Amino acid sequence: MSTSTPRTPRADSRRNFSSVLTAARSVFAAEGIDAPLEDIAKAAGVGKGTLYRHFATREHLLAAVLADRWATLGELAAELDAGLPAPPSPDELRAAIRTWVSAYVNSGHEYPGSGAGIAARLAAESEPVTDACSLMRKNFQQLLGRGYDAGVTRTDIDAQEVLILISAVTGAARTSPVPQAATRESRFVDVVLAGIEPA
Amino acid sequence: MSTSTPRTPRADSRRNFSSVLTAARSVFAAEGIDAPLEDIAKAAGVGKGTLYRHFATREHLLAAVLADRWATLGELAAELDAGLPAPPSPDELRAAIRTWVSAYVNSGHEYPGSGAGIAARLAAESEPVTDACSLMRKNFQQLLGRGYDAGVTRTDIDAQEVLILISAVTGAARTSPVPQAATRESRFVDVVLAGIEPA
DNA sequence: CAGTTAAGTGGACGGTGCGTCCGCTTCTGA
DNA sequence: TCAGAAGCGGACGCACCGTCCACTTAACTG
Repeated sequence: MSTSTPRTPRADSRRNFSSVLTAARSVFAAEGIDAPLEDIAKAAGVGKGTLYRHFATREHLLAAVLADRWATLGELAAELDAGLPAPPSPDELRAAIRTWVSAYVNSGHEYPGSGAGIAARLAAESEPVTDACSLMRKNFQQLLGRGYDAGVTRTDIDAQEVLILISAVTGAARTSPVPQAATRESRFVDVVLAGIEPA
Repeated sequence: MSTSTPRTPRADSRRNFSSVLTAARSVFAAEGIDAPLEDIAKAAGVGKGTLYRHFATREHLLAAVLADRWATLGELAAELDAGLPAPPSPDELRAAIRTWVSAYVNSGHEYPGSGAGIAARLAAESEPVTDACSLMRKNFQQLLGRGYDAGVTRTDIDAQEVLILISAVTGAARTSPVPQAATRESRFVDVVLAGIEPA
C-alpha cells in the first residue's frame, strides 16, 4: 500500500499518445521542429490539452520523436565498434568514426531545423533530449575512446561535444541557400572531423 | 527634377534614430538579441511604430548595432595583415589568424545569443547582416588568403564560412551550463581552427 | 449489465510578442 | 505665421504558447 499504484493507462489515452507521436513525426518532418504544437494536435485529431497531457513540453515530444532514430544510431555505433579489428589501425578508426558521424548527419536531414535545435539542447543539457540520446552517446563514446587510445582523437573532446559540434555546424550549413547548403554541410563536417584530431 | 529628393530627415527623426540604436545596444546586451523589440522602443522612449519606421526588421536593427563593432574587427584584420613580415612563416600566420578569431569571439560576448543568431543569419545571407560585415569579411579574407598561400588554411573554406563556423560553435558552447561554457567555447574554437588547416 | 467514479479530453482563455495601420502631432520652409 | 509634409506612437489583428476546468468516457464493481 505504501508503493505507488502503477495502474495501466486507459485505452483512449494510449491511442492518443501514439496518434500524437505519429502526427508529430510527420509535422516535424514537413514544417521543422519549431512547428506549432497546435498543428500537431490537429493532425492527431486531439485537442491541445491532450497533447500537453502526454508531452509536458516541446522538448519531451521532440525527444520522443527522435528516440528511435537515436536508438538506431546507437546500435550502429556498437556495430562499428564491434566490427573493428583487434588493434585497429588509425585509418580504420578514422573511417569508423567518419561513417558514424555521416550517419548521424544524414539522420538529421529528416527534421528541418533539428541541427541548430539539437545543438542548443544538447549543450544546454535539456533533460528530455539528453536522456533520449544517452545510450547513443554512450556507444559513440565507446568508439571515440578507441580513438583516444589510437591517438586519432583529441582526448579533451567527448562524444557529447562531438554531437554538439556536428549539430551546430550542420545546422548553420543547412540554413544556407540551396546551391551552397549541401557542399557546405559536408565541408563543415570535414572541418570538425579534422579538428577533433590531436594537434 | 527626375532625380530623387534627398531631403535631410527631420530633427526629431534623427534624434529618435539614435535613441533607438542606443537603447537597442543596451537591451540586446542585457537581454540578448532576441529581446522583444517593444522593450527597446520603450527604453528609447518611443512607440513601436517609430522603431519600425527606422529599422524595418530586427535584422536591420541588429545589423546597425553590430556594424561598428565589426568595423573595428575589420581594422584589426587589416592591421594584423599589415603587421605580418614580408614572407610570413606558417606560425606567424597561424598566430595572426588565431588572434583575429579570438577577438571576433570575444566581441560576441557582449550580446547574448549572438553566436547562434549570427551563424544562422550569415549562412542564410541575411541582407542587412551580411552587408554590415562585408568590410570586415573582406579584410579577414585577405588574411586568410595569405594562409592559403602559406599552406596553413584549407582553400575550400572562405572567410564567410570561418565566421559561420566560429559563430555556430561558440553559440552552442555558450548555451552550456556555466561551469563548462567557457572552457567549451575555447576548445570548440580550437577545433575549428585546427579543422580549417589543410588535411 | 447497469452504475459509479476517476482518468482523460479538448477547447476556451489569458498572456506575450510580432508587425501594420492610420489619426494625430510636430517640424520645416515659404 | 501658417500649410502641409514628415514623422509619431499606440491600438489592432494575428500567431503561438501553456493552463485550466467542465464535460465525456473507459474501466472496475456489485
